[in-house]
Formats: sequence, C-alpha cells, structure tokens
Amino acid sequence: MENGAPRTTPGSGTGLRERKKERTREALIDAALELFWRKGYDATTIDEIVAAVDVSRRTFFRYFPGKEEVALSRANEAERALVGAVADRPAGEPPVVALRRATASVMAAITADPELGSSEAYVRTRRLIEANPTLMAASLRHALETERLMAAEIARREGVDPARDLRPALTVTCFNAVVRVAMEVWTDDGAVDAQGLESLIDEAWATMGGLVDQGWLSGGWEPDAPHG
Amino acid sequence: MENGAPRTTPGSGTGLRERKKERTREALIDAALELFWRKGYDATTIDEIVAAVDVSRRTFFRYFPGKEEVALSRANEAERALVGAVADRPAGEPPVVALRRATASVMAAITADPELGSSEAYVRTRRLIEANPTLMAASLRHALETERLMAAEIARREGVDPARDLRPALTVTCFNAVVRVAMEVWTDDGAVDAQGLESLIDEAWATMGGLVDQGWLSGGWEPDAPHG
DNA sequence: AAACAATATGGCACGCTGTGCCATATGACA
DNA sequence: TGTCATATGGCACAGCGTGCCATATTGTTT
Repeated sequence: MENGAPRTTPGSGTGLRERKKERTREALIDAALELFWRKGYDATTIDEIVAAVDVSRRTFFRYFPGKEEVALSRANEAERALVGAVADRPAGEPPVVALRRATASVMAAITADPELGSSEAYVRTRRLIEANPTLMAASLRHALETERLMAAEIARREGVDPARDLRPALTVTCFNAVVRVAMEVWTDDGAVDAQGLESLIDEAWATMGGLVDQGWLSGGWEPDAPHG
Repeated sequence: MENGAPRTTPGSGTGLRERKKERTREALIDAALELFWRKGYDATTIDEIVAAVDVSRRTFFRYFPGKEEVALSRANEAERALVGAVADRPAGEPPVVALRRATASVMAAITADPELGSSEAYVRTRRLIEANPTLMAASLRHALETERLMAAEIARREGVDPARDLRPALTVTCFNAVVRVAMEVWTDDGAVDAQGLESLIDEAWATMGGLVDQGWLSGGWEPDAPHG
C-alpha cells in the first residue's frame, strides 16, 4: 500500500457523503434565500441562516466563501450552464446565433426545472440582487468572469486566437450588454415571465440593428479631430 | 431670528473648513493608494491609512463609506468628469461621436493634470483594481451607475424618453463594452500610455464595424426556432 | 474681544464577517 | 471491527463598519 492517493473516489460518486453534502448545500441556499426575501439581505446574519439548517457557522464558510456567494449561487449555476449550452451548439452556427439559442435554451430549462430555482424564484432573486449594491457588484464581477469563459469558447468554436483577435470578446460583451439592458427593463416592468424577457431581448437586439442601419457605428467616426 | 437655517453658507465656500476637509481627503487618498501599491489592498488596514495621515479611524468613515471607495475615488472622479464632458459636447453631435470625443478629452485631462492622478498613477490604480476581486466588483458597479447617468444624458441630448427608448442605454452600454475590452488588452500589454489606449479603442471599434459589415448582427438572427 | 452656534473630530463599544487552528464525530473500506 | 480519510464543531482572533456622545475647532454675532 505505498499508494498515497485516497482510496475513496473523491468526486462525482453517489456515496452517502456526497449526497449529504449536496443536501446541506441546497438546504443552506434555500434557507438563505428564504431569509433574504423575508428580512432583506443586510438584515439577515449568517448565524440565522445556519440556525435554520442546524449547522455550525464554521461549516457555512466551508460551503460558501462568503455571504454573497450563497445569494448568487443559483445565478452562477445558470451562467455556467450558459457557457456549456454554447459549447453544445452545432459547430457551424455563427457566434451570435449560438449565443441567442443557448440563452433561450437555458432560460427554458430554468423556467421548467422547479429544482434549480423556478421562474418565480429566478425573478425574486434577480430583484434581490438589484436591490443590494453589494450583491449587484458581485454579480457583475461574476458576469465578467463568465464573459471571459464565453469569449474563450467562441474563440475555440471559430478557431481564432483569443489573445490576438478582439472579435470574440467584443461579440460576447456586446451581446451581454444587450441582454443586461433588456433585463433592466424587464425587472422594472414587473418581471412577469421568461417569455417577456425573451421578447425584450429580441426587441433590444432589433433596436440595435436599427441603430447600426442608421450609421450608428460609422457615422461621424472618421478621424476628425482625434483629440478633442 | 426665526430663521432655522444655518447661518453659514454650507457648500462651495472657500472657507477654512472646506479647504481643510479637502486637504485631509486628498491626504487620505494619497496615503491609501501608496499603501495599496506597496503592500497590496487586502494587506493594508484602515488603521495603517489613518495612522499615516494622523487622523482617527472614525474620521476615515466620515470621508469614505468604506475601504473600497478610497481606492476607487480617482476612477469615480474620472467617470463623473466623462458624463460632464459629454454634456459639454455641441448639441448637434451624434451620440457615439460625443462619447468618443468626450472620452478622448477626459483621458487627455488625466494625462496632463498631475493633481488628479497622472497617467502613471492611473495605470497603477487600474492594475490595482483588476488584481482585486472586491475592487473589481465595486468598480463594475460604479461603471453601471455611470452608464445610467450617461444614458440619461444621451437621452436628453437626443430629446427622447429614456424610459421608453432603449437606444440611449444600448449605445452607452455597448460603447462602454468596447472601451472595457480595449482596456483589458491595454493593461495586459503593459498599459504603456494613454495614446496606446486610444489606439486600442479605435481598433476595437473598427473591429466591431467589420463584424457588423459581415452580417454579425442580422446574420442568422431571423425568427428561426425562437425557443431552442 | 467675547460669547455663542454649527460642525468636525476623537474615542469608545458593539455586532458582523471571515479565517486559522485543533479536537471530535462520521462515513468509507478492508 | 478496526483504521483511515474527511466532514463538522467550537473556539479565538483580526478587520470592517456604525451608533453614540464628549470634545475641539471654525464661523458668526454682539
């Protein structure tokens, strides 16, 4: 037995340990979101969360690096799923098409799956994030990280070097910008359902198309008076 | 004397109080940045900052709402100046032109003015922000707030209702996205000087123009299989 | 100049977050 | 059952941010 590696398969197994961990993790998220929705994010302490799940405070920090992460865990799962969904799109599909279809499929999955936060839970979490500057900041940071992963994925699909070619990053960042604008309007309008958000994304994208047609990009962009 | 208002003019005066406050504020920023650059953001405590300026810890929190804000104060000033610069552009100028020229003018001002953080200080602060997840998150949140102000300013210039028309928000958010991509490349390349950043912004914008010409936006975006 | 009002500062106590450390409990496996 | 790996609990501690009140400093009035 000169093998120093652990004898138990560390990941992915269906052992009792793994299942238990998954359950406590979900319980922590559920309890935290419930408290956040009821009392507000700032008014909720970690002690209250762990008391609801009957877990020590120290254990909480073994599952989540901080209070923000438990609030954003659902949204982060969705973002990771989005990157995976783009990777699963057929190879020939142009970047924006793959992004749009992947977004639609992930949103449909969220709406359908009651497990990973139903449509209603998604909306409430969205409101929670936008109501708290701290959560908003963390959310934007995660979105930026996802943008990088997504740009790398687009670069891989298109067979270009992401370090030299700006196009993947520009495509992803602008696509996200449009989605974000649509989301703002969506939540301001009451965030009725996912269908409404889809329509708003399409509307926003169409509006940008109209802007481009009117010379939005090139108009007046010639090298006239380069330095104010 | 039934007047309940304060007898001293509260704001903008050149009184001793105002000058003193401004001096301590600047001293706090300088001391904080110096420590952040030397020891790193997380490793420096607020106690060290206030010790360098010989001010109580409690006073620090009367000048800045938190540790992040003192690190981002310079960047925030630049962003507010950018909104002002757009407002100062001639009325007839199209949105993107006004944004581009205003950006150039603010960057020139930063490079020239040794007071509000010279070009070198700007680069070092930029690196500091990008090295710290917390600062990055707060910076993105401030950028989002500035985006809203900027969109309102563009809407005012164009005479449209910002609540109903998506175009101002889309224009601003995409412009910022392009600038951000250029900035990433800039800092990764060593962030030599402001001139280099200007070229990168132009290059990024030109790249986006090329993408649009190749049907980046409309290509494949017709209503085919709308929901995955 | 002197008294007074307005405000800035200092100091203290307190709660909350996040982390290192070690003892203990629990599941995994031969 | 015995042994190992790992998950958990329970401290202690440092840092951040805030409320509160006493004190000091500045500006105004008489």
